[in-house]
Amino acid sequence: MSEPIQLHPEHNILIRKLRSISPLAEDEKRCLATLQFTTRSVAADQDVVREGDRPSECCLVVEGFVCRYKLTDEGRRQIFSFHLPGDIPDLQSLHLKVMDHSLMTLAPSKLAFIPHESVAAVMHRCPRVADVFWRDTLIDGAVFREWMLGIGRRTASTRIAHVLCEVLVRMRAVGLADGHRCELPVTQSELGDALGLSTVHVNRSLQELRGKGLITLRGSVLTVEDWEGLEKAGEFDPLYLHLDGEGARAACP
Amino acid sequence: MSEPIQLHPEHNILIRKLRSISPLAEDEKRCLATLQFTTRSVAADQDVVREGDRPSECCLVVEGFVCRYKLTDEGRRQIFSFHLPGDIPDLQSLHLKVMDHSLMTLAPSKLAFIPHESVAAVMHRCPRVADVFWRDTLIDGAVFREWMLGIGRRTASTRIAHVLCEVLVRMRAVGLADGHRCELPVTQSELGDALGLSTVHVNRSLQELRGKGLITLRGSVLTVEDWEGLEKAGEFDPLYLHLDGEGARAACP
DNA sequence: CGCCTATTTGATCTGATTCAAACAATGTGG
DNA sequence: CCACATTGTTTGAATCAGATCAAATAGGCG
Repeated sequence: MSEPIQLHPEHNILIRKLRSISPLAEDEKRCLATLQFTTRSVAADQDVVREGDRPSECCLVVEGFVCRYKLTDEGRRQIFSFHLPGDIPDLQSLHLKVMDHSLMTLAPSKLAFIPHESVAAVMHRCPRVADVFWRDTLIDGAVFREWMLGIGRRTASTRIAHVLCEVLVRMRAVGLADGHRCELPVTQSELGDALGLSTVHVNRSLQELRGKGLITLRGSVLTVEDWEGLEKAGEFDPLYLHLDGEGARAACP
Repeated sequence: MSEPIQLHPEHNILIRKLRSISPLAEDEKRCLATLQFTTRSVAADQDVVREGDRPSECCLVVEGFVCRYKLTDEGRRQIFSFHLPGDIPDLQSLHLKVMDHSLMTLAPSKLAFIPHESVAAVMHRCPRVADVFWRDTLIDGAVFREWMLGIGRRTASTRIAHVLCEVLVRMRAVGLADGHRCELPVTQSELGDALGLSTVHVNRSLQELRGKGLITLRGSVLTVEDWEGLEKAGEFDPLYLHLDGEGARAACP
């Protein structure tokens, strides 16, 4: 039940994340614990990897909050996903050599950089781990689709409610939520860039959700006051997160 | 240079597609040619796999045109991607057991269904092929991101120009375009569902593109009259398609 | 305290939707 | 081969969700 105590926090959070999407055997965990890395602390609002780069390592979020994004020619930003501790947002760089988007911190973060060779070595020694990594990138795609559905076809406040549900569930899945409360170190303008909305409209829609007593959002702490209500308001169904590991039960509020 | 003549058309189109995103060695092609399948002809507008299903086979598009989509609670549809011959739109079902979205034909199509075990066997015998499959699903994700950027942050006619560029390039990559002309068996209403727009607005934006002399679109045939202009109008940069195989040169008009 | 950044409010504008109806194309059966 | 039905495209007018512009508060923090 309890984690082996000698694990690095870096390995620990990664294992926690992967275990949330798929069961892991003991030897698979041991295998993951052989991943090499160097850790770096990064302030908020810093690019970590940029469109056009050819990274030779993957970035594991250990603490903090990170996002992937891209700019249009006119400089308008679209954020594609939020990444919380345990995530490896650029795992894809293993197979797609040139970055087609950028990665930046939204909050002060601790990031562990794992050389591609080390990831490859682990996957080679332990094919099941390779499968879980692949699975993780596929879930990534599922999240993209869900966001696309929201941006394309849902109203502003539904979109917002949905993304709040998603963040809480994912935070719970890796043990980073306290009941119905978790960190959400994201400004309203960043939320807008994630949901294809203007800052002003995000603000007004948030007020609507607050007005209905669904949430409170003070500073960077999100508290869901009425989970069922928020779920309904956001048309949220966690199926697309494919939490088939141990995180499944932990995640569902 | 020339294809071995004895290949099934199903294996042939798949190899053509994979070769467009990554070089394939001879023995990898031979390995792919051992994939089992059963082929089915399907009329237009038919669901092939549905949200909630647990498929035991993957669907290879051999001829025709297919899309992935999902509906909101109010029944509004968002199309996530178009799939043309050579694509395996539900390759992800190998690792994500429950479908979180649906797959349907947009035109009369010939589909080859490949049992998961057969795919797994091939990937086991030939790890390089597994890598290419993974790569393919990652490119899938890149396309989602690009569409998301469009839906969230680009104007209607830019979005449309972009998707037209994408389809032409991908058609060319598998040898299904004739110069700057290719099939596009998609109604304006379906284009709208793909781009988060209403049919009416798609129609007006298409007229704008036609008015500028960028395209003609008659029946289900798209002709790009001014590639450079369309590329610019759509802010199109093919990097995100990661065509690093032989398709690279073929694809770029 | 004072600075900087984030949130909030108000007023106005607009890209895109919706509703409704005409028109064109395509296909079907008699 | 034509009449009719069906589906897709086009046009017009009214409306709206959300954007933009501008300015006022409110936090956080050195």
